[in-house]
Amino acid sequence: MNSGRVTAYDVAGLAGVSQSTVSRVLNGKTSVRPDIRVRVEEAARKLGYIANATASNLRRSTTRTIALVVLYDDHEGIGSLNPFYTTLQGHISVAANAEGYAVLTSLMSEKMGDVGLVMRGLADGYIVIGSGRDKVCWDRFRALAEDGVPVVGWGIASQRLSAISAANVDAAAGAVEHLVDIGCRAIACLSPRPGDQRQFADRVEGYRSVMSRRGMKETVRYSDVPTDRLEQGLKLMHQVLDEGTQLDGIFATCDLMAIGALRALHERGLSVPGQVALCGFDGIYATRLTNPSITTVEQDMPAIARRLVSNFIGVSSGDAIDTSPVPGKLVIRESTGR
Amino acid sequence: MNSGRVTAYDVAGLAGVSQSTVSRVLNGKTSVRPDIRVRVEEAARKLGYIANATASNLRRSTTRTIALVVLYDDHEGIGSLNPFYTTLQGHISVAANAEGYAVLTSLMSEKMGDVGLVMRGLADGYIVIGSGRDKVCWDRFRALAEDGVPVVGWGIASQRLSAISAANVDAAAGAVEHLVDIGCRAIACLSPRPGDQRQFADRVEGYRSVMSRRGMKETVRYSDVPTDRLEQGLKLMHQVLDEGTQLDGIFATCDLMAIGALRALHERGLSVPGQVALCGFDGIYATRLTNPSITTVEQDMPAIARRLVSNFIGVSSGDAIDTSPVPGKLVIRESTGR
DNA sequence: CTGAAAGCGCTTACAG
DNA sequence: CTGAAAGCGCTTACAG
Repeated sequence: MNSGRVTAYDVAGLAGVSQSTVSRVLNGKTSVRPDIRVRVEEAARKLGYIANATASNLRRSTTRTIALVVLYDDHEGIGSLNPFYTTLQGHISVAANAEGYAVLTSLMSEKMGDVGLVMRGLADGYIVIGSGRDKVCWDRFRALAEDGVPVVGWGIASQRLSAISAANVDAAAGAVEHLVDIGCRAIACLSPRPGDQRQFADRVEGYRSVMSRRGMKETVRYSDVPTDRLEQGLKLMHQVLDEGTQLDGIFATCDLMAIGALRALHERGLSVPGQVALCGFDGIYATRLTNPSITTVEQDMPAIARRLVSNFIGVSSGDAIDTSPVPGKLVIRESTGR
Repeated sequence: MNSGRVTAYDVAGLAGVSQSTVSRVLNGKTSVRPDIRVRVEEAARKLGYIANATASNLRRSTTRTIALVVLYDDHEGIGSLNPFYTTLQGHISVAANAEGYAVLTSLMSEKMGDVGLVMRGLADGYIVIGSGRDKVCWDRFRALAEDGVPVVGWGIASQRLSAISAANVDAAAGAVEHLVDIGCRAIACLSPRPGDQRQFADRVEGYRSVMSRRGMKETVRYSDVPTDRLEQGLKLMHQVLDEGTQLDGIFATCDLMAIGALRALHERGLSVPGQVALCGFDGIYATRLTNPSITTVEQDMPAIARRLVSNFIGVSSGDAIDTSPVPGKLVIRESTGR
């Protein structure tokens, strides 16, 4: 493996220059005489030379790699990890590569996963996404951020941990307005208990703002069941129907809950959107697969990923970062098609 | 960043030994006098010393990191990447970490993504999963494997590229037997055109074996539409119904196609499982979310992930590897509940 | 069992 | 503009 490796010295030999010059040419740093530059580049090409990143990382004591941590809840398995995060993970990987960064991925729950990638010198810092229910993990990252480790998160900001989020209040209000527009007059809001997860509180607030502006009655129900979001939606919907509340519209603050609610509505023989219209939040792919397909606020994943990466780079280098909310887009589908 | 770093020299200083000894103790290599071992370990703990992996990687010219490449088809976006792969990716990450390996993840399609992680000295080799439609990418990895780079794949084996797969023929046969058991007498098989994707050919073969053993008529339909699997299933199902073929059971060789088929059946007003029973393959989470939930062959993702990782380690070190098929498990749900 | 030293493959002051 | 040299933080023969 190592025996066959071509190093900068080989290139230097072929080009008849010193190894330092090879390094300078290939990094395009200081000025190099044009003819020498050409000679070195040719030699490098001829030998198929690619600089060893481990060596240059060690020398520069930086890694140009991001440790991407996906938090998942022990209540869910990896299989039921919210697809919002798995998809976002893919986009982050692409966005980071586009900026010349490699991405080390690790899953982490309260019980599993270590946080040592940066301490071991394998990454420059962390991008953290995933379930915000996991207070223990978030606290660990907050502590790291206090210690000066670059940490950028999705969803939850705190003192030193800079995070971005969707324009939750406005987007939720837009979705609820849409329900009103298609004729809903008794709209309930289903949501996980916000707890540390700010986004849910904000989406509920968006719902409330519309209800109050329109003088309509608020019906907000939270789920505390320690299961995955889908089951939370299923159970919560049944509970609301059991209460005997009259309903013609549902706003779920997360798509998985909306999908769970849809199942419950079917189990009760209620037609969607005929008797009850339904709208979710996130824009996960599965909302297109259901029957009927579900209207939702689609988050702009590529934009979120790019922002996380550019903010990561900003935090690492002490530059300014942009923490403004990333706008989502209401996508109207069958579940509100009247 | 670097200024504050504690190195093996600091530990050596505190313990009153040489840096070599620190290295020996912390790697547990050769024998070290017990009292010295203790002194070093204490000093290391006191200073919070963690060895710099970049430096040791450089020295040992190995990285203990795996480049995990997820191939996706340009026809699909990242958002519609088969959840089978995103979930598998998570399990691989966990399995690799458990073996002391870090995982560099990158997405790759025909148009995007580079294959240079190993050449740049950042990883020891590749684990490749994802869409087998992408012949161009697979060929690149085959070429790398020929050159002696460790490459382990899911689904497609070839000369030097060792891959593992599910027990596709048997598992498919089991699923089709189940359809027969619940009373289906006119079962169609829907599948993506196998092409390079051996698994689909094998699953169709499993279907055929049951049909011939039972003396039942084969109805196999392939999709060539250049879209994601869901839409392939939707269109193919409509096409089969347009043909006027009498049906009371569907075996789809992939869950996403099954979900698409389910939509089509609903659009045609056919009840599932009442008039048509439906069974998929893969066991993606979404099969629990549909209405009705879908019977499927659930792949054992944690086992697959562990095998990919242990085979990767085997290939890297020249040890024997286990390429036997990984068994799946038929999970019976509402779509075949009669 | 332990230390001094070489070396992994780079980058980057420092002279010239 | 270019080269010789130091050094990033480790591992591992090599002596002792």
